[in-house]
Amino acid sequence: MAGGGGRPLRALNVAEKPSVAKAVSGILSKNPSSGGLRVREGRSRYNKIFEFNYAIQNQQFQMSFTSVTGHLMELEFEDRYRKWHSCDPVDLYHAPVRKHVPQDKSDIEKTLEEEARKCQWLILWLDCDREGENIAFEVVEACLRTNRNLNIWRARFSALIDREIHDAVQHLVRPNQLFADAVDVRQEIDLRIGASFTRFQTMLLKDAFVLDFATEERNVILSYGPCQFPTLGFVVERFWEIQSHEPEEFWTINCTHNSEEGTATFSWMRGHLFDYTCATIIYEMCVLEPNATVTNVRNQEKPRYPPHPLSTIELEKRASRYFRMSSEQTMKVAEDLYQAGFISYPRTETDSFSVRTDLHTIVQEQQGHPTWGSYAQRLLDPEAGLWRNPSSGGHDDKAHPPIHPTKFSAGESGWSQDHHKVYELVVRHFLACVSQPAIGAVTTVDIDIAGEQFSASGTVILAKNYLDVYRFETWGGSMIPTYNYGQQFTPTTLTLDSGVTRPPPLLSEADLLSCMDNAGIGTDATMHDHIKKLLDRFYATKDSNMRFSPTKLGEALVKGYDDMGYELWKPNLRAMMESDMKAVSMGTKRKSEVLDSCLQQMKACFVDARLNKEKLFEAMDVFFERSNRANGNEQQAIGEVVRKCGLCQESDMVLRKKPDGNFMVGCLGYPQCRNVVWLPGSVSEATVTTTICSTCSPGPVYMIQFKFRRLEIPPNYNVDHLGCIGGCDDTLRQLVEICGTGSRTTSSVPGRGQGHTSSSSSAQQSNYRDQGAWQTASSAWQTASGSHPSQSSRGRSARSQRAGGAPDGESSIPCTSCGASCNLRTANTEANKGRKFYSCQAQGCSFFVWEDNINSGGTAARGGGGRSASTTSRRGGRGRGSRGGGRTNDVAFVSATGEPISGRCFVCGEPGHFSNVCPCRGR
DNA sequence: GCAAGGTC
Repeated sequence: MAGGGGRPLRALNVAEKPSVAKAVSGILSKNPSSGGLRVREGRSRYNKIFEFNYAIQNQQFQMSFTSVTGHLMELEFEDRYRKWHSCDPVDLYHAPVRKHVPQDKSDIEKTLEEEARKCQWLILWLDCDREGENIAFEVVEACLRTNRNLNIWRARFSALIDREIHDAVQHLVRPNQLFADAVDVRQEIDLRIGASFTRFQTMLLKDAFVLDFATEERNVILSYGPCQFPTLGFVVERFWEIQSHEPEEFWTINCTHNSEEGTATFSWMRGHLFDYTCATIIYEMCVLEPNATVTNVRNQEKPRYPPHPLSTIELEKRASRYFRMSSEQTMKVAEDLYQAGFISYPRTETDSFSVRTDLHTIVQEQQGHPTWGSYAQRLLDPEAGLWRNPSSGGHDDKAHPPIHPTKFSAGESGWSQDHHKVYELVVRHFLACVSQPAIGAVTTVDIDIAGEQFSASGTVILAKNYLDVYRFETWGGSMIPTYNYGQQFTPTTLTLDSGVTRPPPLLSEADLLSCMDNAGIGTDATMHDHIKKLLDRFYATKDSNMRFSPTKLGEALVKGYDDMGYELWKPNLRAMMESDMKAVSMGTKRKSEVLDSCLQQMKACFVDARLNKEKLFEAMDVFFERSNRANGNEQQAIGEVVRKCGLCQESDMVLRKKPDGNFMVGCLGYPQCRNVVWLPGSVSEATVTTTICSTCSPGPVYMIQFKFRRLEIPPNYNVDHLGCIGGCDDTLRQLVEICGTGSRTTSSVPGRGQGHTSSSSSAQQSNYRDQGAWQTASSAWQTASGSHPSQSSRGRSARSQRAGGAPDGESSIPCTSCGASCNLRTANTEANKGRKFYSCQAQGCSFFVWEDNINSGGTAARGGGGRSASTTSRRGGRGRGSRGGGRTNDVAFVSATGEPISGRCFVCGEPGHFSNVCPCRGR
């Protein structure tokens, strides 16, 4: 490589950051022949220059080792295009761009120019990833300016350990232009898309609406970026999911048994059923034959493994979960600890340790800690048997090891609480990684009551092992009494309990990081920045539980683009760019080819978005008042008061006409209160009258004079109608069922409107409690329009099976819902005594059908097909009392055994002893 | 005044 001995050459070495320059210099200068490590100032106070002698392939070198701080250069538009009003934003798709060194990096650039002039070789020690390769070429450009004859080399290393570093410098390679090209592509696309959309939507919307969050001091920017927008998309999408959730009632049977040893709680193996009739039939059978028989007792040892070594994202997620610390704060603190030498480099994707890492030494350093020192000692004691080589999480960025402690500390005087917490997490996580898994004894007891299976389990920890040091995790601790196979007992309680399906929770910071990680949004070093940007831009807020909700602004922007049919707020665009970048770095696609095609597509998208800017206006109209500064004449009326809001009980509900012509009655307390009643889509005019509804309470509820579009309502309805939104108005309810509402229904992703239509969030549930009629109306409409595919297909399959004629007299038939087997059983209830029915044996399947309905082909077999029966019964008043086949609504049941069994009456829901008829008599 | 990516 070099030309043998002789006069020493001079080599300029450049690392990505000062700490690496120092660390590598330290390693390479350990040999006495280095002449020792000298350090001198460069022009930048942060980037020192280290000097020592070193031999590469037997050629002597005088080494100068300095650093940059990340990218030396930035991409920007040429001056003519820099000012926001200097050009049409669409011009930014082909405006000339240039790379330049920003002011705060010019001293580093000068150092490089000066040092390069004195050297023959340039050795690049940038991080071994695509960004590092790009920075390498930025360094090369600066150095070549003063020395065209430099011999340019790249050192490839993945960890700051002696062997690796010596190996890298002895086997230098050339820098990889393709890797750098991929980053150039990303930079240019990000800049052009980001700048064009940001300028466009900021200038379009900022002054057109009254943005109540805006303050004088702060210039409002409605930014768009290929990472920040998909991040916002995750937040909005979950929010919409919650809004559109339709609570569905389900039923489950629970059994408990008290013995001298304690209480066992058995859960039903079927889980829960949505079919009320089916659940009550089975429940009745259990109550009438309540003897439980133990059918299986299993004792198993189960390990619980410690976590993988710690990557950046895991550190952020766990700090958020354990300490409620934001990812941004976590990274700030971790950076401090890294700078002070207490932990390793905190930006790493790697979650497995190299075999060369000296794990024992790291543990040894922690032996003196007052809290976890004794655990570290046990780990090192071979007789304790606690040590276990860490697992591999399967990720390796080839640049940095997993985050681990690098220096012992029992706490420094300058540390904040957060410093203590993050250091403790890093240390405990590391100690946990090199520990044996916890071992638990899991006991599972299965019982049979009247042919139904129930199961209870308990876990006792046999050996805590890593859990001793990893105080953030807990496990087990539930005991159950001893049971033997074949043992029989009478349950202490046997209850039929109802529940309601819940919407998913808002996204936590850990959830959001996972979404971004899975979709490839951002890098481990930037994810927390994108999250923070959402907060800075007023696109999202974080509540006291560290969960994210979109703001009106965030939701409006996403809704606007969604209404245009663009998925700009979804991660697909970034994923596409990422795969193109990969192709460029592999050499399978040319840089110019990817740039041209991507920018062409994005430009077309931009032009189209601008043509459809009305969609953005409409979306903003839902949430904001128009400003007088622009389009003042389009400002909407506040609306007339219809009634006091029954949900927040503070603000008024007012009638409003949306820009798309549809009507709604919404709470003025929005966004704190999101109560809204959507009116039929066929309304052409609506005016609040002074007439007060005589039936709805709490009043006054002012009636509304409606005019409907003739062609959009059935012939037997009048176009003029004096209606009430309080819940008493059947005509209005029927028209909602028939015509739908003015809320969004076409998109696959439910928007704010649809969420309200389908009565979802907990807030709306309480709303509908005093507007019961609306709940019935909207759920019926949802069902009629087939919003539950599983439901309608189940119904269809059940009917077709019956039409084909099930064989008569057999004791089992195939389940038309899930395909498993349905056994013939006999009802024991007073009302249906002796009547036979088939019920599916599969766990979780609620299919059930009366035998006589199969034989007759009668329509009453709607009880089969699961959910449709429960939907029907709910319409008839919360399902209670309208039982199988519609035959009975007159009596409850009587226990045939005479045993005093506790439970809840399946008709009225009251607890009681069912040796007697329930006092409600089934009504 | 705009992006995302480095890092101080």
